[in-house]
Amino acid sequence: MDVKTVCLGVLSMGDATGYEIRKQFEEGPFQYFFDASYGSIYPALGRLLEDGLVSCTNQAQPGRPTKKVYHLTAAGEAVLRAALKAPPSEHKLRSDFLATLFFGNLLDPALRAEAYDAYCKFYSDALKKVRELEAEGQPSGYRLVHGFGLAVYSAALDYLDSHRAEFLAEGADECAPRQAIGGE
Amino acid sequence: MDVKTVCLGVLSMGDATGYEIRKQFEEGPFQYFFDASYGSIYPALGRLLEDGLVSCTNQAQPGRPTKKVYHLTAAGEAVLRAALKAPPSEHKLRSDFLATLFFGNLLDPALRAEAYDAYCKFYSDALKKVRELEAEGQPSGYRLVHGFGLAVYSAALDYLDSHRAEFLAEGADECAPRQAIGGE
DNA sequence: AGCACCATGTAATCTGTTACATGATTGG
DNA sequence: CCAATCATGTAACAGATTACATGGTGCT
Repeated sequence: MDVKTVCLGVLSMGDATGYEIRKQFEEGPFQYFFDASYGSIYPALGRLLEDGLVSCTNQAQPGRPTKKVYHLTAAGEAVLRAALKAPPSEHKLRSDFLATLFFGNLLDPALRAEAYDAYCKFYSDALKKVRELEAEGQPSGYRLVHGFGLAVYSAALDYLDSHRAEFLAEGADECAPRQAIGGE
Repeated sequence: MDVKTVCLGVLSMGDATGYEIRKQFEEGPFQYFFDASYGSIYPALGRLLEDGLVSCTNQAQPGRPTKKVYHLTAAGEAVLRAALKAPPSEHKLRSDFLATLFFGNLLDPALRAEAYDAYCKFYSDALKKVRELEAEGQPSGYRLVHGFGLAVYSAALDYLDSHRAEFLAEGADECAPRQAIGGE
């Protein structure tokens, strides 16, 4: 699902500016499963406007740059609903934390502990941000994703908390003896 | 962490061909946190070879294309260890499943159920693949990531199993009344 | 003073995917 | 006989990030 479609999705929950959409990706419920920077949000909104899928109202503010508040049109809503009908398939996690820990035996214990604690902190920060979200009164999908996120992040943090000592106990290794990976 | 670095990582566990590296990303323990296609693996290996971080042995096979078995050099191991020292920071999930479910109220119940079940299947397939992996006797990082994956996937699946009825109970909504998102 | 926040946008760049190109072997 | 697996590689393309460009307000 590309940035354009997700922007339509955000706008289906209410009017917003590019800046506010970005905040949804950072702090709102989208932080679980999506991210995009201004460099892709603004061009996406421009394109959606061209295609008539959103409309735009300039809202002047004293002493601040003029806001461009975007609004989902009927055509935009139709396109969003159509996009949602496609059977979802992508689900990709890419984590430097896990990669680093995976090769943790190549790291000396101090750095290994640092990486471990950074990962724990990542999850506890994420949990905190997510707990600040209010799901009550939101649509069923919001509540589902919110609860799901809480469950998954909690499980992750629990696992990390309870395996810290075990993981950090060993000293630094050399690489494995170089034998073929494929061949059993 | 880019493809080149992760390839070095794979090779730190044993010699491998490009094809075998890809299999590690698909079925091996890397499936948790990394993926890359041939289109990026082969050029990465070429580049690593140029830079002297890996060496390569051609292994002829009767009736099959000649294998290129790559091997981590001392220089490559040094580069890998150095890369691992950088404090990890990236951790990104991008999921069409969660996005689709998030906007589930815009979908009619049949399609919503379909998307839900597809996501459950995704996790149960992932769990199955992961259970086939043998972590015993592997380095501590491998065991950690393996256990972590099992814990997280199980938690995800449990949550989905226990919230199915609740999520699917409601009919299809219209979009929310379009009020500003940012403004309280 | 200086930093964080509000607010928009563009251009250069990077990184990676998909599709293409090729072709033998093995198992159902 | 057909599909999957083994095996390598390139070129066109897509998608997104980073850095740049600009500038006022409000807090410490």
